[in-house]
Amino acid sequence: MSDTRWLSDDEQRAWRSYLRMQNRLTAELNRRLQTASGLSLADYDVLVHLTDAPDGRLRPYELQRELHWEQSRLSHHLSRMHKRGLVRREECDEDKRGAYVLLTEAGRQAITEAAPDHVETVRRLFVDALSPEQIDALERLAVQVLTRLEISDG
Amino acid sequence: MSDTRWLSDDEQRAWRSYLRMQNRLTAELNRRLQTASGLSLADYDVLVHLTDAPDGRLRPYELQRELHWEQSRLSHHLSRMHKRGLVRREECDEDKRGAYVLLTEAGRQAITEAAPDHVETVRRLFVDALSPEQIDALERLAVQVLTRLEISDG
DNA sequence: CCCAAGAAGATGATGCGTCATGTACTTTGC
DNA sequence: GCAAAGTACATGACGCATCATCTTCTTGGG
Repeated sequence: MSDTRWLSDDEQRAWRSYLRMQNRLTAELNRRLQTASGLSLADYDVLVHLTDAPDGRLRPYELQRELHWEQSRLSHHLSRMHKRGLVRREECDEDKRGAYVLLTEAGRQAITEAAPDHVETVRRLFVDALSPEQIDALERLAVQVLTRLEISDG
Repeated sequence: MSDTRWLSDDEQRAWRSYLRMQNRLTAELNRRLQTASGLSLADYDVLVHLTDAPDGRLRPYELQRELHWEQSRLSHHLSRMHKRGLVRREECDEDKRGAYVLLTEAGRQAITEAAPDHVETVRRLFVDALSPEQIDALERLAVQVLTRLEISDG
């Protein structure tokens, strides 16, 4: 297997810069969100999706598909959020195996208070560092890679 | 605080696509590297840096600065890699507090065997999905964001 | 109908990352 | 040359992510 197509210098630099940005940015967003609101990025995502849900409630499997999380990750995470009083569960009459997840008042309040600061941080650290053309380019780039990913594993 | 500068549609789409790409790509790379070689991305990074080191050995604090990891993460990770026989430690005569980390033969073999497949995967899933211009654009974009990050917290 | 296949969700074990803190050694300022 | 401050590294606790597995219920083919 010595016919490996190694990365060129440019490719390697870009790839490493990307990885470094990704790590630093995620860590920083998480850190700030955590200290400002006590929420993790994962909590935030769950709460956003619940807020956006038509009836304010979702089946776990719907949440799972929207978040693209593993089923067991979601299940564990919902348990922890439940313990912290951010979400609650309701029985599902249509399917006795299933359940509904909904926001508690505390959950709604947490996301409402956290959102402005978080968006502001995303803006300051990321969006404002880039030109509109770069934003566009990034969107295209991400979609291209996502397409690759979806082709390569179904 | 109702003067939040929310994200425009374009910005939001780009940001979400980026997040989604980031998550899916990292997960996929990790999964493939893990099943192919038993190494995690973190293991891989440590091994690469040790391989590249002039004397084949590094002080943990050097490794830490190169990887941009938290000190305690590195310490824990090296312990685990030590248990698995991938690295070993040596005393540091110049500074009795410190130590050296070096590759074991198993560690060198692991990275040697894992690298071609991993690079090939990065290429197939990421680099080959993009044009050279996009690679360039990504590099610039990442550096800009990194600059922001470094300004905003030292 | 019934039973086999499959979907919804929970759970326990394990490795990982962070935070707070501890220990040992080195450097610095007087 | 010595005390105080700082540096190198380790450790325990805790929340998070994944894997394998389990239970409960639904569904679809005979």
